[in-house]
Amino acid sequence: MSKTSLGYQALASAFRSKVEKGMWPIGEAIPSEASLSKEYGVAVGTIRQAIAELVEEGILIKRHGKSTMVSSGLNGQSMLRFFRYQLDGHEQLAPQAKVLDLKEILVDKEIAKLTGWTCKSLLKIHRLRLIDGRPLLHETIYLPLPKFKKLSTLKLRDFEDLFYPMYAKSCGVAVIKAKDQVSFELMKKADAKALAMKEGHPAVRVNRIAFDLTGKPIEFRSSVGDAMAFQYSAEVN
Amino acid sequence: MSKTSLGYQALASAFRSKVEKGMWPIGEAIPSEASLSKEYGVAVGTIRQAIAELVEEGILIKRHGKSTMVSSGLNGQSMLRFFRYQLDGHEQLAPQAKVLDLKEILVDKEIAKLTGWTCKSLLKIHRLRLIDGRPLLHETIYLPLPKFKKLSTLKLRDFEDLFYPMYAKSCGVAVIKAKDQVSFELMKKADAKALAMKEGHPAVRVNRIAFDLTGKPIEFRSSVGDAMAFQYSAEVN
DNA sequence: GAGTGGTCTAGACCACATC
DNA sequence: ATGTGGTCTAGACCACTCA
Repeated sequence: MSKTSLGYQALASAFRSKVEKGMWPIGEAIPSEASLSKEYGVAVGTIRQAIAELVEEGILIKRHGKSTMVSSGLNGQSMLRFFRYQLDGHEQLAPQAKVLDLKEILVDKEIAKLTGWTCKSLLKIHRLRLIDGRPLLHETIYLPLPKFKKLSTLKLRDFEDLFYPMYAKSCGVAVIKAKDQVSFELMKKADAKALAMKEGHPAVRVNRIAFDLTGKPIEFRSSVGDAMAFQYSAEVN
Repeated sequence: MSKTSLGYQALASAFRSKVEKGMWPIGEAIPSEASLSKEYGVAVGTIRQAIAELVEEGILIKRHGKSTMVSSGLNGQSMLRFFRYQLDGHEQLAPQAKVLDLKEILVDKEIAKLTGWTCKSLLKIHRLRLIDGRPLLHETIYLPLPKFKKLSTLKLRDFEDLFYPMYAKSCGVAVIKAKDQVSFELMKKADAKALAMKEGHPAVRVNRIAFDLTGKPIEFRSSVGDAMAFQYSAEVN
């Protein structure tokens, strides 16, 4: 192997690379610290330090007593958590989602710029997110092809409520990070129609770029909802 | 001292306590890892692990080659960063702030609930934040008394543009964390007047609770601005 | 009980900041 | 040159999970 004494940062890169190349598959256990220590000819402490870095990045997950595994990503980080809407006194039903439309399009210049995608075509999905059967968010989702080819063959009603776990299962893509950009606007005709609201009503738009384990952008999503029902919380450190 | 072998978590608590009690003052160096190792009768590695925890919490700051020091807090985490306002082609001037009013009030029930404060009176400050001399944000700031007594004696024009460093200097309080809550509303009369806008114009409100080194809330701040110029970015992990 | 990660030790040597 | 934190070692023992 001719490993010539790696530092923990070089080890971390090596491990990152294992994950990117699929040698350590998503959702599965990696070798134990002891065996990695032997394989790379370094002390366990050094292996631990390298692993700690990937844990920090959300790539690996550790659980005491069980082996360390490759993250299968965020799940229900639902954008609905931003909205304070709820019926008076009612128990709140589980959020639902309804795919309205799905088509392949040529790559959009704006989106290519934002995401750095170099593919020729995208999958464009319109959907509605609802609580208690009431539409709250109108979303447009863009996915690069051919990576997400499998989704383009699905029927509208076969899409699951949560997309990220579906990406992992169907396309082997784990979302572990996203960047949100929140802004305010007056509701456009199409959004108003989908949400059964008036055009020009105060609206909030959340543009999100989602990233996979390797830090590559793999989804662009734009969501619109009623600004008056919006509430966002964040920590400043 | 009869220290009976502390784990790193117990050590971390001990160190936190040193900071809270002012035995390790804000902005000053703490003892070296080697000397702490001797003092507590544990290995250096254990000390390092304890310190790492406080660094993670933003209480301590490490810099290679120099000693570890107690954080003196956030500085220009200006709320103005949320606003995309800028003049066409102009260089952007430094943000300014102008204190409009300052008075002592009896504790407000709502605020006491949000912050958990048990004091009798508060310092209430109105101020305006500007860029290029143009008002962008109207802020109302509440501070518990008597902790911030010193500020109540200042003249309006003696307040600095950035409050957090001023809290540290004048009152020995370091802000290291804050929670923001963003929502939209229609602009109220008082806010509209201060910002030279129309009542009922779309507005964004950011409510912030700021915390000191010990995790106690030490400021409540409510800021209002033009929703159309608002843009918020956040990472989801 | 076997295997995993978590804590801790006592030391060596390196890299950075300062005088 | 001195003192600080950063990296690494080789081992011991503890705590958790699961068969």
